[in-house]
Amino acid sequence: MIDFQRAVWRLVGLIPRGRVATYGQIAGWLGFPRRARMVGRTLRDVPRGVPWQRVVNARGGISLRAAVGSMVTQRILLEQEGVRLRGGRVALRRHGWEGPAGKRGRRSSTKRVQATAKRV
DNA sequence: GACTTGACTAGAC
DNA sequence: AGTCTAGCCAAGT
Repeated sequence: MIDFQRAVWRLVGLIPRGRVATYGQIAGWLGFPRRARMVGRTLRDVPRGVPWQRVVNARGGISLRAAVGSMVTQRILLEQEGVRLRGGRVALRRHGWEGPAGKRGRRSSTKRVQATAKRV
């Protein structure tokens, strides 16, 4: 899809402060369950203003290569928002976003997050 | 146009 | 719990 890129940016922009989403979740919510890599690639050219730091891998870890040095940046940004990283990863059970569907009602459950990001 | 390279992941050992 | 493998697919060589 041509708008995949913009869709990703828009969705990432909806992630609430203090929460995080995984690459796989974002891809899935957009209707492309197996394009987690594309999400990451898209975030590489993310526009200013989009909270890219709220996107982490399935284990709640930061996937940036050390070469970029942004790995540290992402951690700092997240901690400034109140998202702590224990052992290099975020506790998705607690900070994982329920997804855009959460805006329309569903509460109380982070099982959706668990589904994509097991072993928390 | 073939081949490599990832801001990924689920599943199999 | 650590590694490997197979899908994934846009970009860069």
